[in-house]
Formats: sequence, C-alpha cells, structure tokens
Amino acid sequence: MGRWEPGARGRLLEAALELYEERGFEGTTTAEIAERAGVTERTFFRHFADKREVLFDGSADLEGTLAEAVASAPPGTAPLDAVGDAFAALDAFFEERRAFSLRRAAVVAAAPRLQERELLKLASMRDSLAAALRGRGLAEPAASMVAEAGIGAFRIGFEAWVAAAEPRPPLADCVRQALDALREHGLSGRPVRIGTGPHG
Amino acid sequence: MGRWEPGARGRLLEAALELYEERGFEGTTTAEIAERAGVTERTFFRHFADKREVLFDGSADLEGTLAEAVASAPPGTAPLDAVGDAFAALDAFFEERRAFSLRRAAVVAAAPRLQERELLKLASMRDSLAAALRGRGLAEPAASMVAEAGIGAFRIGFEAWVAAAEPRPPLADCVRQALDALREHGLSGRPVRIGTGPHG
DNA sequence: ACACCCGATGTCAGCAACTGTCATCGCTGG
DNA sequence: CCAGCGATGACAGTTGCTGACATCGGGTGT
Repeated sequence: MGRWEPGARGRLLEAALELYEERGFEGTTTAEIAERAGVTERTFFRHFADKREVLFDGSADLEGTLAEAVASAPPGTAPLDAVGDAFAALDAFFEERRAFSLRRAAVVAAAPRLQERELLKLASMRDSLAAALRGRGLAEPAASMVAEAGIGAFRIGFEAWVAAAEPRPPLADCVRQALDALREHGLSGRPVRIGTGPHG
Repeated sequence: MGRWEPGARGRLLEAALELYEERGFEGTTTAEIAERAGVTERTFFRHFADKREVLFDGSADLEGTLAEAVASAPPGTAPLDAVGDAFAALDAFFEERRAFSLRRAAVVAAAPRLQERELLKLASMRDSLAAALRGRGLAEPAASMVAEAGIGAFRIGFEAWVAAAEPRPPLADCVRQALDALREHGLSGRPVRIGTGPHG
C-alpha cells in the first residue's frame, strides 16, 4: 500500500461520521460518503457491510475484551461481581477513543435505525457474556439472566457516562451504580424458591 | 366497509406470514406478498411501515398490558415481584394467539433482520416498564435496571416457552424461573454499597 | 528486466425496498 | 343525485446494496 495516505477505510469512516453529524444519518447517502472519502460507492460497500456498520467497527473487540475479563476473574467470585469487575477492563477501550465515542454516541442517539443496530451489538455482547459465565460453571438460565442484567447495567451506565459533565467518572463506576441499584431495590420480597416449583 | 371480506390488512398479514414460512423472510419480496393478498405493493406500504412490521402488529397492545399490570400491583410489592406478577397478565395475550405466536416465533428465529426488530420491541417494552416502575415511586437508576432485568427474564422465559413440549407450562412460570435464577445466583457476594462510593 | 500475480479499486447494470403524487372507485350522508 | 371522503391503483423516482468484469499498481520470482 505505498506510503501512508490514511487508507480508504479510515477516510470513509471519518467522512461518514462528519456527514452524519452535519446532515443526520437519514439525510446522507452512501454516494456522498464515498465522494467525500474520494472513492466510489462500491468501495464503501467493500469495506462496510451497510450504511450503519461504519459506526460499529470496534464492537467485536469490545465484546472479546469483556468476555476475556469475565473468564479471567478469580474463581469463586460471585457472577454479578465478576461481571461488574469486568467492565473496569473496558475503561481503557473507551478512554483511548474518548472523542470518537462521544461523537458517535450523539449521532446514534439521533437516529432510530442506528439505535436499532446498537441493540444488536448489545445482544451480541450479552450472548458472549452468557457464554463466558457458562464457562465459569454457571448453569442456565442463570448465566443468561446474569448476562442480561450485566449488559443492561452497561447500557444504563454508558448513558450516564455520556451524559455526565467533565470530569467524567470512570465508566466502570457508572455501571457499578446500576448494578448496585438492582441489588438494593430489586431483590427484596419473596424468598427465593429452589428448583422449578409447581406451576398452575 | 360493506360486507365482511377479510380486509386487505388481514389478508396481507396472512400472506406475508405464509410466504415467510415458505421462502424465508429474505427470500420473499413485498411484491409477492401484495400479489398473494390481491392488492398492489403500494397498498402493502399503506398498511405496514415496512416489510418487517407485518409481524409486529400487536406489540403496542402487549406493551400497554404489561405497563398497566405493573401499575396496578398492590402497593408495597417489591419491584421485581411486581414485574414477575405482571407477566401473568400476559398469559391471556399469548393464549389467544397461541398458533400465530408460535408460527411467528419460528419465522423470527430464522431471520436476523426480524430478530433485530424484535430487539426494538423489547427495548420499547423495557422503556414503558421503567416508566411504570417510576410511577410506583422507584427512582433511577433502579427503575431502569429492574426493567432491564424484567424484560431480560421475559425474553429468556419466552424462548423457553416456545421450546417447551406440550403441554406447555404457563408463560409466566417460564419467566419466573428466569427471575428466580437471578435471585439465586446473581446477588450473593459483596455487601450492597449505599451511595456511589469512592472510585479507584 | 520481465512476466506474473494479487489485492484494492473503478465501472456498470440491476434488483428490491420504499416514497410522493395524482387519478379512480365505491360508499355514505344530505 | 351529488358532494365528499377513505381506500386503492398506477406510475415514476430515489436509495441501499449486489454481482460481474475490467483495470491498475506494486511486490515477487526468475
């Protein structure tokens, strides 16, 4: 690839983000993105599966990092604690891309179709989180259920992080606050039933 | 509207469901759906916002029913219990549409784009559930967090319900099993911290 | 130096999901 | 009988996205 001109992929990403900010996601066409990046529309689709995918590049990394962090928690750690601690491992991820993450969050918040794609990303994270928990010996449906709660806390915590004024607290703290809220308010009430119990 | 011929909307819905079953969601075009229903493609889009929306007709009802059930729980009920009990109110909903619900679930399970739309429906239910919990006096982020857990349990429970052999247990039982799993496995570990606590 | 290969890109044709616009049809109330 | 109105038909146009094939430029082996 010769000398280092930014590379089509990077230029496409920056062009798309700028245009989504300027005209909104629905207001920009893939042709415009390609033009600003100095390539053809066809090349856009060679690098990104669709118009939304531009903003979901690092999500596989994010997912992998989370799963590894859960898998490597000290044995014996309670599931929800393992999940809560794992989010500390994601601080670095968002700290490195702080500026991008915030621009991206604003664009996604303004476009329903991007929010929908974000839900898919969260569902994917939830699935690999559940798999990591099963790897720790947690059975179903507990693994899936703890994963749901964990990803839910991540979503709520991330929103709080984005909305927070500078200096922003660590993302992991925002997430932990959501998890603590569940512990404080969610669980009181009826005693836990062991086993399935009779239905009807 | 004259005498009772099934009505374009109903014919479109049945035509779409049949075709999605026969050829898969991606394998059928809106033109084919319209043709089978005996109307033009344009009419399809007058009744449904897009190709996926056909299968998400009753979701507003579902959401409303859930929110009402939570709102009308006896005062003093623990949040997660109020949510668990509310799902009993949805039994009637799925019992009335049992056949449709199962056909629909199979089609959705086979089509990624429909699963994505399903996530949007769940997110919408989650938001109105959180609103109902705030209406009961629960503060943020607890309301959102309990709503996440509740909808997560609904998703897991619904999948179990669909996968179950006849005679199917009540849906509410499947959901409750997921909630109980969270209570049993999720919460042990560190004591609950009150307030944000120091970070670092 | 030369032929070769290969990955990235350009070019072009085409399908399918939608959308805007206007004409039409059938019923319903006055 | 007509005026109005809601539902539909007809049709053209935009946009996202795909397949197929040509091209280009740089690195490789001989």
